[in-house]
Amino acid sequence: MVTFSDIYGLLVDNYGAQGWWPVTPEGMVYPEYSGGPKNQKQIFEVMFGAILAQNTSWKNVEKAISELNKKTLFDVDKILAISQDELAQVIRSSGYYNQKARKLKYLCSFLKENPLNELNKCSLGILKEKLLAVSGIGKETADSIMLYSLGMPIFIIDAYSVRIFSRIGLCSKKVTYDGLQCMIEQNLDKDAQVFNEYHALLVEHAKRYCRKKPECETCILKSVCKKKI
DNA sequence: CGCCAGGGCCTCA
DNA sequence: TGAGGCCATGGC
Repeated sequence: MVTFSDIYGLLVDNYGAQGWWPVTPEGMVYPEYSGGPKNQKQIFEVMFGAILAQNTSWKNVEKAISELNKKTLFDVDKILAISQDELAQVIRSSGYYNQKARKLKYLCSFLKENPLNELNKCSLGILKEKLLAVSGIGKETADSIMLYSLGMPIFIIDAYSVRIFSRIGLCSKKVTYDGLQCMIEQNLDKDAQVFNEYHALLVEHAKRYCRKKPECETCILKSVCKKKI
């Protein structure tokens, strides 16, 4: 039976290192981000990106990040100072802009009360609890922030991971978020760098082959996948 | 034209 | 706890 570790190896062999979190050109930029964000602005950029990316194509998110960058809005106080309607227009291209403007403000209120140096002292469990208490941050966004912004070893589940692993036969397509996350974390070393790459590779694989209508004929995982069309 | 994209909240059983 | 509606742009 193929394992989560086997799949990781196959994805790396075929796609190579992804070096996430990807960021817009003005953002100062991959490969500057390789190994994670280095300064406070980059950390906020990844956090804001996690919210802007909710159920939205990355292309649309890039434009919104670019606009935020032009207005030097990767700054907690500036986000709190700007009006919600004005912020919504800045991030318009990312879709759901009214909701997301509100969410960014909630996040920044949280960051105001819980500065980065405090968050970094928290245990994984406590930090996740704190993030989930913020309106607009659900399980995936919380995990994205923890892994890609704060470098903590947590495996992000998303629609792609469920789609890919259930098709392969490693889980049910009705698996819960916590269920799949637990299963994967028990079968891999708790290594933030591996979790970082793995999630990015799953996204790449979902875009190239394992789309809603999959390209099974030429898929690189065809030999280990249960679903064969 | 319809479908989809790196979700989450709210409501109602 | 889970299913369904809602939010919205831009690419294909």
